[in-house]
Amino acid sequence: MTDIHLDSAKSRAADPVIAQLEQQILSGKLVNGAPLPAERDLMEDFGASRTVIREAIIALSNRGLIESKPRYRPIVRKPDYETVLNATGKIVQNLLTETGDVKNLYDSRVFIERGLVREAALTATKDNIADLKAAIAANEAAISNSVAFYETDVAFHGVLYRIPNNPIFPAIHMGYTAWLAPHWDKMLRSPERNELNFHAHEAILGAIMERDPDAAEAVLKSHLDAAWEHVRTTFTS
Amino acid sequence: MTDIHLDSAKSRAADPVIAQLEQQILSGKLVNGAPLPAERDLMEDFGASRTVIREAIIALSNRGLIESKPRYRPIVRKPDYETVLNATGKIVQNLLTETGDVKNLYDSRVFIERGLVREAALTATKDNIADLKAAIAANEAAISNSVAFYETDVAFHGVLYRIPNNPIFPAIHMGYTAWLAPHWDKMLRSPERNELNFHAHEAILGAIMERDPDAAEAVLKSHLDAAWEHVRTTFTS
DNA sequence: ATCTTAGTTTGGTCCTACCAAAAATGGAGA
DNA sequence: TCTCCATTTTTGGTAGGACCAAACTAAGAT
Repeated sequence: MTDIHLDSAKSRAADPVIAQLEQQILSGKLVNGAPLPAERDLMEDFGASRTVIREAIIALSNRGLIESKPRYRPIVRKPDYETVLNATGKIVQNLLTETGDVKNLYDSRVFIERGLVREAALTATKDNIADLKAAIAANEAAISNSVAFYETDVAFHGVLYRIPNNPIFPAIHMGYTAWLAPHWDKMLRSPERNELNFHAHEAILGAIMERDPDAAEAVLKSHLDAAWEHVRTTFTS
Repeated sequence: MTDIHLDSAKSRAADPVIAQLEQQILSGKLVNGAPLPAERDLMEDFGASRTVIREAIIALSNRGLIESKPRYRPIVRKPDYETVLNATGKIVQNLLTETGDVKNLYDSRVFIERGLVREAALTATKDNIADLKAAIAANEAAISNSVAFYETDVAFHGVLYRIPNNPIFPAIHMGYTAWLAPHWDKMLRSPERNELNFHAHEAILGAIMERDPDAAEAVLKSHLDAAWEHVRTTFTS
């Protein structure tokens, strides 16, 4: 539904062009990574003016199907989850104007990760556990360096998103990281806080290893709630 | 990160225009719902050619900040979650070319809803329960009409997404509905299946009312797994 | 084979022009 | 005074041409 209304939408010369290019990209007729044909060639192919071709390229570019750097030949991109996230990013940013919106986004993250740690507690493999341990070790090693710690912190949570073996989740994680980061980096960091988070991660892993989803969820939740509280007080003070 | 590279991206006349219009929309200087100034006025305001103005409008339109129907004046849209979902829709569609992708998306839906029913079992209010009951009643009333039942089915799950009181979730629900629908409507429907689903919904509600998150999750999961299995067999047969 | 350089392609931007549909206008009729 | 219809004006959509500077190519020099 929605958008395939042929009724009200009479014309728009660029639409057929967009559709066909889109199809050619997805079908592989336009090879991924290869440059798009020159605009002047496309206008001959489609029998359209350069204006129209150009409009189509812009649209496809905004959808992530074409990567167009300023003065270079546009490059065909068969989209993956990351591409989509990237293209979606600018759109989502517009939503995060009020702190309420950021809170909603953060809450959804907490919701997701609660599910993730439950899942982890139930199904984590030896490899998953090993990954988590490695990530936590990296946490510990970076406690004294807040910038580095942030990286390892993100990485730890990233491991959680990879456990379900569904590429959508890592993409979501990238989204959260990128979208929340701007509202995050005002947060005060300190070795003390880093150590706190490190221990929280340890506790989460512990619950996962004991195959206790309720405990894992509880620890994760209090961990993330504390983080938010920290940010919130930073905002309002 | 990503995209604010001032390094490689030399110029692009439309970018400042996009940025300023974006800011004016978000700040409310350009009133939500009001028509955008005429292109010829904008080119005077920004001292840019119509080409550039037009490019900016297209870009903003693709981002959902402007709603431009074919021959009408573009309308300013201060984006809400729904707008974002709409704008994201076309992008996401490109990912769902293979059934594996659809499966991934569906799995993520199951993941989310498992969390939702747990949440419901723990925190659902009287009103939530009432909404669920009403939705289920609508299910029952529509059992004989598969088209109508589908609507009420979606509506039932929609109630779950509203329980956390976070506008992001209903938006996600809309996304799932819209994105999965095309791959869904090939599914065979029948009053028998409708009745099955109706009973599953009843069971979910039952578990929620008994405040038993594990049971609620289990019932929900088997409900959705069965639905997928049904679709899958339809595909491969 | 590598570097330099002259020539060609190509995207970015501006401009002019025209059309058809929308919106604004204004007047006729109730 | 209000409604409705016809006319004018505005406005978005598309076409085509022109020019520039940067990117690309190919030929020639080292």
